[in-house]
Amino acid sequence: MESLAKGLLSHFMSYRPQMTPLEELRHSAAHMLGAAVRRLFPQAQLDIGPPTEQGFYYDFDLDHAFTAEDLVKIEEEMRRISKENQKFERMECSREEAERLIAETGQTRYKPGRLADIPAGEQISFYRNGEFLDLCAGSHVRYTSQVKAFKLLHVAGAYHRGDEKNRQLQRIYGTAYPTKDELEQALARAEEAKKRDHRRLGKELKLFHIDEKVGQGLILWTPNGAVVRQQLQDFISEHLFRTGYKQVFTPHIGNLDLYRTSGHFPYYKDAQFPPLVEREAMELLAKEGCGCGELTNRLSEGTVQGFLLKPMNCPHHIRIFASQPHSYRDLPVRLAEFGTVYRWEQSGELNGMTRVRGFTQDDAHLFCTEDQVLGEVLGCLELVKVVLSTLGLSDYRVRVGLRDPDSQKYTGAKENWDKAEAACRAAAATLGVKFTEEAGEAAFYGPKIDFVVRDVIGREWQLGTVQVDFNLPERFDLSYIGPDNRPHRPVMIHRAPFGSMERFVGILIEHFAGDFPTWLSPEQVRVIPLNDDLNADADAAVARLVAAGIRATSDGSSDKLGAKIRRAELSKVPHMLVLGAKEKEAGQVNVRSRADKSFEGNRTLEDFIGLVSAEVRERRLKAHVPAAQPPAAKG
RNA sequence: GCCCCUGUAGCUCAGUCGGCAGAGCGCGUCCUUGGUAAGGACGAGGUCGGCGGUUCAAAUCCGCUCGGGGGCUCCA
Repeated sequence: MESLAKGLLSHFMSYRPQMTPLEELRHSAAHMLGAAVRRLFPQAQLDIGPPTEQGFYYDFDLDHAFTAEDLVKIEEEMRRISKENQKFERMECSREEAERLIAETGQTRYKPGRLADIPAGEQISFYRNGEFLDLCAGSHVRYTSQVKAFKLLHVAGAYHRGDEKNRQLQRIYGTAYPTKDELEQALARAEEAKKRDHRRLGKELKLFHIDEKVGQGLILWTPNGAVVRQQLQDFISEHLFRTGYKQVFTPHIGNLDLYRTSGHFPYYKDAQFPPLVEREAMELLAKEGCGCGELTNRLSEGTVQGFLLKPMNCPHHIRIFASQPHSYRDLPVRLAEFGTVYRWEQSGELNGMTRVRGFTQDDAHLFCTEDQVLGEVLGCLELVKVVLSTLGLSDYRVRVGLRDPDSQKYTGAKENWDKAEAACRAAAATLGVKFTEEAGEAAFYGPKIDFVVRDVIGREWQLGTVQVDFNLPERFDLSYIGPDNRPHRPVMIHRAPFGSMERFVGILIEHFAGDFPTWLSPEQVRVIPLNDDLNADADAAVARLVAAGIRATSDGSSDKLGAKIRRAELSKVPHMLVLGAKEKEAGQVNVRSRADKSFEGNRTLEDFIGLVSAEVRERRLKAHVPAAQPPAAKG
């Protein structure tokens, strides 16, 4: 169903008749790419070549794998085509003529299918530039010479029609802009983006480590990164305490039956680490000579017992709720945990901290009455807002995921869904930010509200999420005693304002370019003695800072001041205190500050401690957080 | 999982035609004791991701495998 939607999307991308001027330019570049490849590799079978938000691509089927040198040659050929100043000409024709033209050009592997996508009655058209003829609804620029500022970027695999059951094609990506300047700026922006890649900064600033001996997609939080994470957790915990949450701890595994009840096993089997089978069962199976297939069957049937690394925290929290009877007077019950979960992500999907196999959700489950749903959802949204605004993540959109009216996949009564969707819609409306309602985006167990944050490089990430759930309370037969002295079914709300600590910190690293606000900085203050004679004084200053709860170190190396300053700058320490003979004499320190220039100058250590303590207490963002720069994709 | 690219010191990277393993940063020792982004000298540090093959000889060529990257697919 997903691929059907994507198929339709690509249909619109290639046949939508009216494009923006920038899209026209890029789409024309794609045709020139197709033409260049046909010149150099006449046997290439072409699929489609649409413009994208960042540039354009064209998909080719060819036995020879494109090399980096090929890309250079293809780009040269495109420049030649640009110089040839070919006219883009539109030709309209009947379906029969189209079939004939496709056969004539020899593009019989994919183009007939693309032709068949065009609904009966719709005008069929080709575009010609030079010798190159391509089935295409347009539109295009008038001459190839208008496409001057372009660059081919890389080649990647892509399944025909986005379906992994289909043949994999070679997709050549490129980008194009109206002017050379704009192209160069875009390429420079991409270079800048690389510099703030969290994988690179994570290494440079020693924030985290992924060790191949430990395993793919498993994050080792090194001391610096652990500080950032701990500060974020403390920040959330403060809010949870104030808003009536109770903290719980649960183990990393649970009985398979728990997940059979929840419906997650074996339904999501492929996305989980394999189960841990009980020793006796395993030995028995081995004695019987039972193969893997049979083991899998028995695990699914429930005739073999075992445990599962938890892929989510809900069942554990549910069992905590169910461990005691509840009166309606107790509700809502709000259980929170920084709960670590494990999911078997496909190896090709893993990426630094943003896509991993073990991660910690800042999770909570709220158990409430139907009447409390709106209020509780509002509370959750408020928390997400506080989180985003405290961290300066101001560029986000809100997506309300609703049922797909035509689908049968949803569980729960219609009245419940109506109520929950109304609650989500009403809650989102109070946010004061734009939100979109998207049918079919609901989870199978209930509607949800997602916060999609756009990072400094313009990519979108789903972070905070609030989900209303009727399904699990039903499956686990949860109840509370209502005022009528009869059992009632509670509603569950799942929410995670950060999403996961790993992904959130990864995105924060890029958002701040490693330049964390002081409250999150692994090291907040570096004391720099001017010479060895002052090392002891520097250590004494550090002791006073640490006693005041400030993360500080001193640099007692035998380098010159400039080198020490440079080292502190590169480590992105927000405040530096230079201690020389003059300062010692005056009983002061000289403040050099990346974080807050108003701190700079000579002041006593007490003054400075007061300033930094306030900065940290208020979780102030530094003044020079780089403003979000969405890519200049709009024409 | 699939396609393509890639793997040399803690980090960033050079290594030509197959012929003794290199640089900068970092680290250690010593000299230097200074005023806001790099003072100097010496030194330690390597199973060239792993396994196998071709060869008189492999970081270099081939196969397999593990990890990383760019995409596709996926993401309860």
